[in-house]
Amino acid sequence: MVGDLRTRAGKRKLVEIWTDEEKLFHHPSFSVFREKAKGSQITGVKRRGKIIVMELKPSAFLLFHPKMTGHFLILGPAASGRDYLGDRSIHLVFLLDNGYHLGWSDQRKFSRIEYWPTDDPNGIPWLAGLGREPLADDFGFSDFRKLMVRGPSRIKSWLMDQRFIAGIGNIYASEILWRAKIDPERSIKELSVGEQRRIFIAMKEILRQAVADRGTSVAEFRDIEDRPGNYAVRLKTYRKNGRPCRRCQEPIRRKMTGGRSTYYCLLCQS
DNA sequence: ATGACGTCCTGCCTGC
DNA sequence: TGCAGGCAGGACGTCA
Repeated sequence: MVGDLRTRAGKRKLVEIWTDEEKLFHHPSFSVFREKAKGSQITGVKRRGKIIVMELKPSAFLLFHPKMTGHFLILGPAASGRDYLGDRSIHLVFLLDNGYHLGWSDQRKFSRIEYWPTDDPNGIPWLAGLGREPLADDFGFSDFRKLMVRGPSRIKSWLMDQRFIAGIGNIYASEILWRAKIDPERSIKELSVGEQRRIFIAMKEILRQAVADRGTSVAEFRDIEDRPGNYAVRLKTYRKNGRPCRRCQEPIRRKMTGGRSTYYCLLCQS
Protein backbone atom coordinates (compact mmCIF):
# COMPACT_ATOMS: atom_id res chain seq x y z
CA MET A 1 0.00 0.00 0.00
CA VAL A 2 2.76 2.36 0.94
CA GLY A 3 4.37 1.18 -2.28
CA ASP A 4 1.41 2.58 -4.23
CA LEU A 5 1.90 5.94 -2.58
CA ARG A 6 5.62 5.81 -3.33
CA THR A 7 4.89 5.03 -6.97
CA ARG A 8 2.36 7.80 -7.42
CA ALA A 9 3.85 10.52 -5.25
CA GLY A 10 7.49 9.62 -4.59
CA LYS A 11 10.03 12.32 -5.59
CA ARG A 12 7.20 14.78 -6.23
CA LYS A 13 7.12 18.23 -4.73
CA LEU A 14 4.23 19.61 -2.71
CA VAL A 15 3.37 22.65 -4.77
CA GLU A 16 0.23 23.62 -2.88
CA ILE A 17 -1.73 22.32 0.10
CA TRP A 18 -5.40 22.72 0.97
CA THR A 19 -7.65 21.47 3.76
CA ASP A 20 -11.19 21.97 4.94
CA GLU A 21 -10.61 20.21 8.26
CA GLU A 22 -7.77 21.80 10.21
CA LYS A 23 -8.61 19.65 13.22
CA LEU A 24 -6.91 16.68 11.58
CA PHE A 25 -3.60 18.44 12.22
CA HIS A 26 -2.50 17.76 15.76
CA HIS A 27 1.07 19.01 15.40
CA PRO A 28 1.55 21.79 14.50
CA SER A 29 -1.42 23.87 13.30
CA PHE A 30 -2.39 23.47 9.66
CA SER A 31 -1.27 27.00 8.76
CA VAL A 32 2.19 26.43 10.21
CA PHE A 33 2.41 23.07 8.47
CA ARG A 34 1.33 24.54 5.13
CA GLU A 35 3.79 27.38 5.35
CA LYS A 36 6.71 25.10 6.18
CA ALA A 37 5.91 22.12 3.98
CA LYS A 38 5.00 23.98 0.80
CA GLY A 39 7.68 23.37 -1.79
CA SER A 40 9.05 20.30 0.00
CA GLN A 41 9.91 17.16 -1.95
CA ILE A 42 8.69 13.71 -0.98
CA THR A 43 11.89 11.71 -0.61
CA GLY A 44 10.51 8.58 1.00
CA VAL A 45 7.33 6.79 2.06
CA LYS A 46 7.30 4.21 4.84
CA ARG A 47 4.94 2.64 7.32
CA ARG A 48 5.40 2.17 11.06
CA GLY A 49 2.60 0.20 12.64
CA LYS A 50 -0.56 1.82 11.35
CA ILE A 51 1.13 5.14 10.69
CA ILE A 52 2.11 6.22 7.17
CA VAL A 53 5.38 8.15 7.32
CA MET A 54 6.25 10.53 4.51
CA GLU A 55 9.82 11.78 4.47
CA LEU A 56 10.35 15.27 3.09
CA LYS A 57 13.25 17.41 1.95
CA PRO A 58 14.20 19.76 3.51
CA SER A 59 14.31 17.44 6.53
CA ALA A 60 10.87 16.77 7.90
CA PHE A 61 8.44 13.93 8.47
CA LEU A 62 4.74 13.95 7.72
CA LEU A 63 2.76 11.33 9.65
CA PHE A 64 -0.73 10.07 8.84
CA HIS A 65 -2.78 7.76 11.07
CA PRO A 66 -5.78 6.58 9.05
CA LYS A 67 -7.80 5.24 12.01
CA MET A 68 -10.83 3.52 10.41
CA THR A 69 -11.45 5.48 7.25
CA GLY A 70 -8.42 7.58 6.32
CA HIS A 71 -6.64 6.83 3.05
CA PHE A 72 -4.82 8.46 0.17
CA LEU A 73 -6.33 8.89 -3.26
CA ILE A 74 -4.66 9.92 -6.49
CA LEU A 75 -6.82 12.53 -8.14
CA GLY A 76 -6.54 13.73 -11.69
CA PRO A 77 -5.48 17.24 -12.54
CA ALA A 78 -8.10 19.84 -11.67
CA ALA A 79 -8.35 23.57 -11.83
CA SER A 80 -7.83 23.75 -8.08
CA GLY A 81 -7.31 21.16 -5.38
CA ARG A 82 -9.87 23.13 -3.44
CA ASP A 83 -12.49 21.72 -5.82
CA TYR A 84 -11.95 18.26 -4.33
CA LEU A 85 -12.58 19.26 -0.73
CA GLY A 86 -15.82 17.93 0.63
CA ASP A 87 -16.06 15.53 -2.29
CA ARG A 88 -15.82 11.82 -1.44
CA SER A 89 -14.80 12.74 2.10
CA ILE A 90 -11.58 14.37 0.95
CA HIS A 91 -10.25 16.74 3.60
CA LEU A 92 -6.70 17.41 2.47
CA VAL A 93 -5.31 17.91 -1.01
CA PHE A 94 -1.73 18.29 -2.22
CA LEU A 95 -0.96 19.64 -5.67
CA LEU A 96 2.05 17.69 -6.94
CA ASP A 97 4.59 19.04 -9.39
CA ASN A 98 3.39 16.63 -12.08
CA GLY A 99 -0.04 18.23 -12.12
CA TYR A 100 -1.82 15.46 -10.22
CA HIS A 101 -3.50 15.96 -6.90
CA LEU A 102 -2.92 13.69 -3.94
CA GLY A 103 -5.94 13.57 -1.65
CA TRP A 104 -6.40 12.41 1.92
CA SER A 105 -9.90 11.02 2.27
CA ASP A 106 -11.43 10.41 5.67
CA GLN A 107 -15.15 9.86 5.96
CA ARG A 108 -15.25 9.99 9.75
CA LYS A 109 -12.57 12.60 10.30
CA PHE A 110 -10.89 10.47 12.95
CA SER A 111 -7.53 10.44 11.24
CA ARG A 112 -4.61 12.28 12.75
CA ILE A 113 -1.82 14.11 10.95
CA GLU A 114 1.47 15.37 12.40
CA TYR A 115 4.35 17.27 10.84
CA TRP A 116 7.82 17.26 12.38
CA PRO A 117 10.63 19.33 10.89
CA THR A 118 13.55 17.14 11.95
CA ASP A 119 15.98 14.68 10.40
CA ASP A 120 15.61 12.22 13.27
CA PRO A 121 12.35 10.26 13.20
CA ASN A 122 13.30 8.54 16.44
CA GLY A 123 12.80 11.84 18.23
CA ILE A 124 9.15 12.01 17.19
CA PRO A 125 7.12 10.91 20.23
CA TRP A 126 4.39 9.27 18.18
CA LEU A 127 6.87 6.97 16.42
CA ALA A 128 9.12 6.47 19.42
CA GLY A 129 6.23 5.00 21.38
CA LEU A 130 5.55 2.23 18.87
CA GLY A 131 6.47 -1.39 19.46
CA ARG A 132 7.90 -4.01 17.12
CA GLU A 133 6.89 -4.60 13.52
CA PRO A 134 5.13 -7.97 13.70
CA LEU A 135 6.31 -9.13 10.26
CA ALA A 136 9.93 -8.06 10.63
CA ASP A 137 12.27 -10.98 9.86
CA ASP A 138 14.24 -10.30 13.02
CA PHE A 139 11.14 -10.35 15.21
CA GLY A 140 11.17 -13.93 16.43
CA PHE A 141 9.25 -15.94 18.97
CA SER A 142 11.74 -15.31 21.76
CA ASP A 143 11.38 -11.54 21.25
CA PHE A 144 7.61 -11.93 21.24
CA ARG A 145 7.67 -13.85 24.52
CA LYS A 146 9.90 -11.34 26.22
CA LEU A 147 7.40 -8.57 25.45
CA MET A 148 4.51 -10.51 26.93
CA VAL A 149 5.22 -9.62 30.53
CA ARG A 150 3.80 -6.10 30.74
CA GLY A 151 0.76 -4.27 29.48
CA PRO A 152 -2.93 -5.18 29.43
CA SER A 153 -3.56 -8.53 31.04
CA ARG A 154 -6.08 -9.76 28.48
CA ILE A 155 -4.39 -11.20 25.41
CA LYS A 156 -6.64 -9.44 22.91
CA SER A 157 -6.04 -6.03 24.46
CA TRP A 158 -2.35 -6.85 24.59
CA LEU A 159 -2.18 -7.69 20.88
CA MET A 160 -3.87 -4.37 20.10
CA ASP A 161 -1.59 -2.33 22.36
CA GLN A 162 0.69 -0.47 19.94
CA ARG A 163 3.47 -0.11 22.52
CA PHE A 164 4.37 -3.79 22.22
CA ILE A 165 3.48 -4.80 18.68
CA ALA A 166 2.61 -2.07 16.20
CA GLY A 167 -0.12 -2.44 13.65
CA ILE A 168 -2.67 -4.92 14.98
CA GLY A 169 -6.25 -3.66 15.39
CA ASN A 170 -9.58 -5.14 16.32
CA ILE A 171 -10.09 -7.16 13.12
CA TYR A 172 -6.75 -8.95 13.05
CA ALA A 173 -6.62 -9.46 16.83
CA SER A 174 -9.90 -11.40 16.60
CA GLU A 175 -8.72 -13.39 13.59
CA ILE A 176 -5.34 -14.21 15.13
CA LEU A 177 -6.90 -15.55 18.33
CA TRP A 178 -9.44 -17.64 16.46
CA ARG A 179 -6.69 -19.20 14.36
CA ALA A 180 -4.59 -19.81 17.45
CA LYS A 181 -7.62 -21.20 19.34
CA ILE A 182 -7.15 -18.86 22.29
CA ASP A 183 -9.91 -17.20 24.34
CA PRO A 184 -9.52 -13.41 23.83
CA GLU A 185 -9.93 -12.84 27.57
CA ARG A 186 -7.12 -15.15 28.65
CA SER A 187 -4.49 -13.45 30.80
CA ILE A 188 -1.07 -13.14 29.17
CA LYS A 189 0.43 -14.42 32.41
CA GLU A 190 -1.47 -17.70 32.21
CA LEU A 191 -0.54 -18.60 28.65
CA SER A 192 1.68 -21.63 28.23
CA VAL A 193 4.71 -21.43 25.96
CA GLY A 194 2.84 -23.59 23.47
CA GLU A 195 -0.11 -21.22 23.47
CA GLN A 196 2.16 -18.22 23.06
CA ARG A 197 3.77 -19.94 20.12
CA ARG A 198 0.40 -20.60 18.50
CA ILE A 199 -0.47 -16.92 18.81
CA PHE A 200 2.89 -15.87 17.40
CA ILE A 201 2.57 -18.16 14.39
CA ALA A 202 -1.06 -17.18 13.76
CA MET A 203 -0.05 -13.52 13.94
CA LYS A 204 2.60 -13.95 11.25
CA GLU A 205 0.31 -16.01 9.02
CA ILE A 206 -2.74 -13.77 9.30
CA LEU A 207 -0.82 -10.54 8.77
CA ARG A 208 1.21 -11.92 5.84
CA GLN A 209 -1.99 -12.99 4.12
CA ALA A 210 -3.68 -9.65 4.86
CA VAL A 211 -0.76 -7.78 3.31
CA ALA A 212 -0.86 -10.06 0.26
CA ASP A 213 -4.59 -9.38 -0.02
CA ARG A 214 -4.08 -5.64 0.28
CA GLY A 215 -6.18 -5.22 3.41
CA THR A 216 -9.71 -6.02 4.48
CA SER A 217 -12.20 -3.27 3.66
CA VAL A 218 -14.93 -4.37 6.05
CA ALA A 219 -16.11 -0.79 6.01
CA GLU A 220 -14.78 1.52 3.36
CA PHE A 221 -11.04 1.22 3.22
CA ARG A 222 -9.67 1.95 -0.26
CA ASP A 223 -6.22 2.00 -1.78
CA ILE A 224 -4.73 4.94 -3.61
CA GLU A 225 -6.56 3.98 -6.81
CA ASP A 226 -9.85 3.69 -4.90
CA ARG A 227 -9.90 -0.14 -4.88
CA PRO A 228 -11.06 -2.12 -1.83
CA GLY A 229 -8.88 -4.75 -0.11
CA ASN A 230 -9.49 -8.48 -0.60
CA TYR A 231 -8.98 -9.95 2.86
CA ALA A 232 -12.66 -9.59 3.85
CA VAL A 233 -13.52 -12.94 2.25
CA ARG A 234 -11.06 -14.68 4.57
CA LEU A 235 -12.47 -13.36 7.83
CA LYS A 236 -13.52 -16.15 10.20
CA THR A 237 -14.82 -14.16 13.18
CA TYR A 238 -14.90 -10.41 12.66
CA ARG A 239 -18.54 -9.28 12.45
CA LYS A 240 -19.52 -12.92 11.90
CA ASN A 241 -21.57 -13.22 15.07
CA GLY A 242 -24.31 -15.80 14.65
CA ARG A 243 -22.53 -17.40 11.70
CA PRO A 244 -21.14 -20.92 12.19
CA CYS A 245 -17.51 -21.32 13.23
CA ARG A 246 -15.51 -22.54 10.23
CA ARG A 247 -13.97 -25.27 12.37
CA CYS A 248 -16.74 -26.58 14.62
CA GLN A 249 -20.01 -24.98 13.43
CA GLU A 250 -20.69 -23.39 16.81
CA PRO A 251 -22.12 -19.90 16.24
CA ILE A 252 -19.51 -17.14 16.49
CA ARG A 253 -20.22 -14.91 19.46
CA ARG A 254 -19.70 -11.24 20.09
CA LYS A 255 -18.76 -9.76 23.41
CA MET A 256 -17.90 -6.23 24.46
CA THR A 257 -14.53 -5.76 26.13
CA GLY A 258 -13.34 -2.34 27.12
CA GLY A 259 -15.96 -0.81 24.85
CA ARG A 260 -14.77 -2.87 21.87
CA SER A 261 -16.40 -5.81 20.14
CA THR A 262 -14.63 -9.13 20.32
CA TYR A 263 -15.67 -11.98 18.06
CA TYR A 264 -14.82 -15.55 19.01
CA CYS A 265 -15.88 -19.19 19.06
CA LEU A 266 -16.84 -20.38 22.52
CA LEU A 267 -15.90 -23.99 21.76
CA CYS A 268 -12.67 -23.60 19.81
CA GLN A 269 -11.24 -20.77 21.85
CA SER A 270 -11.45 -21.97 25.42
C1' DA B 1 0.54 -0.20 36.32
C1' DT B 2 -3.79 -1.28 34.57
C1' DG B 3 -8.50 -0.46 33.36
C1' DA B 4 -12.84 1.79 32.56
C1' DC B 5 -14.93 5.40 30.32
C1' DG B 6 -15.76 9.56 27.46
C1' DT B 7 -14.37 11.94 23.24
C1' DC B 8 -13.99 12.69 18.32
C1' DC B 9 -17.38 11.93 13.69
C1' DT B 10 -20.26 9.88 10.27
C1' DG B 11 -23.02 6.40 8.12
C1' DC B 12 -25.62 2.62 8.82
C1' DC B 13 -28.97 -0.05 11.33
C1' DT B 14 -32.91 -0.54 14.33
C1' DG B 15 -37.25 0.52 16.07
C1' DC B 16 -41.26 3.09 16.33
C1' DT C 1 -42.10 5.44 4.49
C1' DG C 2 -39.64 8.52 7.36
C1' DC C 3 -37.21 9.95 11.12
C1' DA C 4 -34.92 9.84 15.66
C1' DG C 5 -31.73 7.56 18.28
C1' DG C 6 -28.14 4.04 19.00
C1' DC C 7 -23.87 2.28 17.84
C1' DA C 8 -19.03 1.29 16.16
C1' DG C 9 -14.24 2.30 16.04
C1' DG C 10 -8.16 3.80 17.40
C1' DA C 11 -5.95 6.32 20.30
C1' DC C 12 -5.72 9.53 23.82
C1' DG C 13 -6.88 12.02 28.09
C1' DT C 14 -8.91 11.69 32.55
C1' DC C 15 -10.18 9.49 36.57
C1' DA C 16 -10.26 5.44 39.59
